[in-house]
Parts: sequence; C-alpha cells; structure tokens
Amino acid sequence: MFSIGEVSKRTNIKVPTIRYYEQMGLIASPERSEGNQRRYDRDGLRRLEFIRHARELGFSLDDIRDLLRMSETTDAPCHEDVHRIAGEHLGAVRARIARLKRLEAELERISLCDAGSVSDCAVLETLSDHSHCASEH
Amino acid sequence: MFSIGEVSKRTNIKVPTIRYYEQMGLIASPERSEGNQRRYDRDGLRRLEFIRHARELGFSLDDIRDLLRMSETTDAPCHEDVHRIAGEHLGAVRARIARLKRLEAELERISLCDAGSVSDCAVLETLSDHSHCASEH
DNA sequence: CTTGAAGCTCTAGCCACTAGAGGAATTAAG
DNA sequence: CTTAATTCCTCTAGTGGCTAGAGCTTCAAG
Repeated sequence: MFSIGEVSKRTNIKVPTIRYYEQMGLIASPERSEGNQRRYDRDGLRRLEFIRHARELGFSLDDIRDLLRMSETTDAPCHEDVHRIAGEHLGAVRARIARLKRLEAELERISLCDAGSVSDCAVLETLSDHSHCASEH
Repeated sequence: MFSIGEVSKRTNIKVPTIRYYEQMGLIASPERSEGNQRRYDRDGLRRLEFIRHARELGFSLDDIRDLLRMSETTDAPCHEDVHRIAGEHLGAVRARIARLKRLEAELERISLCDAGSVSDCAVLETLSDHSHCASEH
C-alpha cells in the first residue's frame, strides 16, 4: 500500500494532480487509512502510469477516459476505437510538428540576426510585418 | 477608421479576443464612435497584427507585452532583450519539436499495428507499459 | 423607417492543472 | 513516549488564453 506521496514519486504525477484525476473520475477512489489518508495498491499505480503515459502522448483526459474504459473490456470494436483515437491523434501531432518547424525557422532568423547592429536589426519589423515570413502560416 | 469587426477580419483575431487584449492592456483603448463603439486606426491594426504574429510564434501575452514595449523604445539593450526572448523561445520550440517527434514515432507504432488481430494487439499494453517505448521520455 | 447584423458590457465556462489556507495524521529522532 | 517535521486532508480560488451567452444598444442597407 502506497501513500499518495509515494505514488506521486513513482509516477511523476504531482499529488494535487492525482487527487484531481480522482475527482474527474479517471481513477477510482482508493481505500483510506484509519486516519482517512489515501492508500493505493499496485493496480492504482498502474492506472496512474497509464494516464501519465497517455498524457505525455498528448491525449486529453476525455480520450484517456475512453482508453481506460476500453482497456477494461476486450471486445474487438473497442480496440478499433483505440486505433481510431491514436490515428486521429497522430494526425494532430504531425500537424503540430510541421507548424513548429516553420516557427523554428522564423525564430532562428530572428534570434540569430546580429544583436550588435542595433538600428537596422529587423526583429521587431519581422514580428509586425508578415511579408517578411519565409513561409505563410 | 475600422470597426472591431473590420479589424477582426483583417487581422484574423476574433472580436472577443481583441476586446480581451484591450482588457489585458496589450492594446490601448481605442477611440469610440458617438454610439460608444470602438474605432481603430492603422496603428491599432498594426499593433494587433504584431500581436497575432507573435502569438503564432508561440510567445505568451507577457512576452508580447515586453516585445511591444521594446518596439516603442529603440535603445540597444532593449533590442538585446528581444534577441534573448526570441532565443529562449527558440530553445523551447526545439525541445517541443524533439519531444513531438518521439511521440509521433510511438503513435505511429500504435495506430499502424494490425487492428484485425484483436487479442494480441499491444496498443493498451503500450500505453500502460513504459518499457515498450522506443525512446525514454 | 424598419429590420437585421454587428456592437456593447458583464458574467461564467473551458482545460488541466496549481497554489494556498487551515487543520489532522503519520513518521523519525531523541 | 513525546516532540517536531513532514505529509496528508478538504476546500476554495487562481492560472492562461480565450470562448460563449444574456440582454441590451447602435449602425447600415433597403
């Protein structure tokens, strides 16, 4: 049995966040000690690890609720849903990467321009004038 | 003189967002018509374009407040600050790209695995078991 | 002059936490 | 066994960056 602090250390999820997940119905209310403190078992720990991992992958708490529900039942259609959710998410992640790469290029241009030659540095002009952009966005 | 709706169309910033920026002190309160409606001039428009562009580059409203302040004064140290802010931001963007690429790889693995062979599909196991990850995160 | 779109202010909601107050329980040291 | 430090509890409120809606007023086209 683990205290919430233990679980926090093991999962790298902050204590208030664990309580928040409980409140949001992502995890069941765990048993309590005589003094009303939360006590988690291995299963609770696993569930939180699942959640943290899915969060790192960028899934919303709503998605995770679905994924967790699916992970409890083992029917075929549910698993298709898992693939659908992951697939949708993959698209979004790819779009974000593409977008960030454009931003990277522009920021590079901004932050590498010579900071010494003050007056003709185009940083702020770049920020205000869209036509300076290397790519549209 | 442009109405807030005009400005919204020209800058692609939604009307309530423009009012929000005013409330947050990012733009000055514009003149008003006789009937108390906001009227913007070219300068107001430019300022909002600056903001939108900086937002697209991922700067926070706080950063943008600084950048705007700098864009009004033209001293050397300020411009160095611009470079610093942009540089810091570049680092963060690069980190995000790297992280997203790892996620992309993992999501690819999840969403491409055969949805037909149900029972031994490792999607949910992947989500729960960190050791399956191709790279640590 | 009418009507419908667009404007106004104000409050509240969104997500996923995070912070703080004020108090109770647990644990390690002496 | 007692003390002191730490962790835990609940509860409320705040964060960023908007977004939505209610209920009203103003503007512009026909």
